[in-house]
Amino acid sequence: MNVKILCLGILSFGEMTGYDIRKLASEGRFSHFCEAGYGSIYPALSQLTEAGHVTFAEEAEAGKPNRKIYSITESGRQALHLALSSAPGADRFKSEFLFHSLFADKMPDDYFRTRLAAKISETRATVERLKSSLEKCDHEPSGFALGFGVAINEAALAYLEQYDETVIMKAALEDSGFMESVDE
Amino acid sequence: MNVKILCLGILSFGEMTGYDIRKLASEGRFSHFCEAGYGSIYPALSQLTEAGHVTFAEEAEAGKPNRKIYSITESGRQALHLALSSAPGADRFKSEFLFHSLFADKMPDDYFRTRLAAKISETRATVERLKSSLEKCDHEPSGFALGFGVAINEAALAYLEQYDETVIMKAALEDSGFMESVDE
DNA sequence: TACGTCATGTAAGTCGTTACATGATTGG
DNA sequence: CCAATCATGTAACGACTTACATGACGTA
Repeated sequence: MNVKILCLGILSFGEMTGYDIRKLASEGRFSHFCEAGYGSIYPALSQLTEAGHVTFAEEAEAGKPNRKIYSITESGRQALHLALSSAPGADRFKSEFLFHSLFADKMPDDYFRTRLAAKISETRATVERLKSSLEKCDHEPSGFALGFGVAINEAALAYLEQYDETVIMKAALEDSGFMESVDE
Repeated sequence: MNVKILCLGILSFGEMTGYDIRKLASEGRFSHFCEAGYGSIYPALSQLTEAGHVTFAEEAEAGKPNRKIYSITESGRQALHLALSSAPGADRFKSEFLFHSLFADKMPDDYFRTRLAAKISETRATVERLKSSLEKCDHEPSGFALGFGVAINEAALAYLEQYDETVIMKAALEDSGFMESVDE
């Protein structure tokens, strides 16, 4: 799933600008399973235009760069279809957080607790975002994808929260141990 | 988390060959949150050697390429520590499957059902693999990371299976509708 | 005999990220 | 007035993938 196919896929839902595509892909309702920045979207759009898979209508506005509203062409739809007809590659999850967590025992005490707290609030925010997208969504397949995101992020959140409690308990036990010996 | 830091991290658990690192990173107990192939590991190891972050002991064996057993140096540990001391970047999930699922309604009927079935058995296998790794694991932080993997993959599996049932029901209803009109 | 595992590496190419460049408008 | 949003794009760089090259040993 390279950026070109991603653009084609997004444009198959309606015409829009490169700016809009990036928004959908990295903040919007597709952002939980893909990622693309300006630096890859704009060149992709140029190439797709050259190949005849998309066209654009230019809207000139004073002072601003010309707004280009892209739409997918028939040949673009065919290219998308072709890409969709071969089996999807494997899902990939990359987590620096989990990598860092591997060394929790070699880092200062509060290190992991801080990271964990951050990850929990981050995940909570993601769940909220996905749920509200899901509520607004009336397109069934998008709903399926959003539901998937909600399911795994809720599971992640539950796991992290449960772990957090055990960490807090351990810390409390240690603290009370210290208290007894340090308390004057 | 580039490949160099990944290598450093893995080597901090014990000395091993580039071949072993790749196994851990793309099939073993780290593979659910990172990924690295030979083509990135071997060059990374050379660079780390140049930088003095790792050393290797060479074992010559007739006919085979020399086996190089890498170990992390003190400077390597420092580099790892440094990398770990800044906040981890955001987790990233990339799913071609979810992207494809977006167009389920525009593809042939059995298309999505086939993909879904494949994804279910794939996820089931992942859950099994992670669980068995978890059982064998006696290193707490690794256990935490594995547990995370189990949690999200189990959630994904449950979601997919539940969805699968509704799809099957729909198909059955449609089939029986067809049956009545087609049955001679 | 053919495949899988062990084992290392390179070279070319693709792909994407980051930083830069520009600039108006709107809301706090 | 400052930050964010809208809006487009390029250039350099870095990172990773894919394919290639080599070869022994064990096992089905």
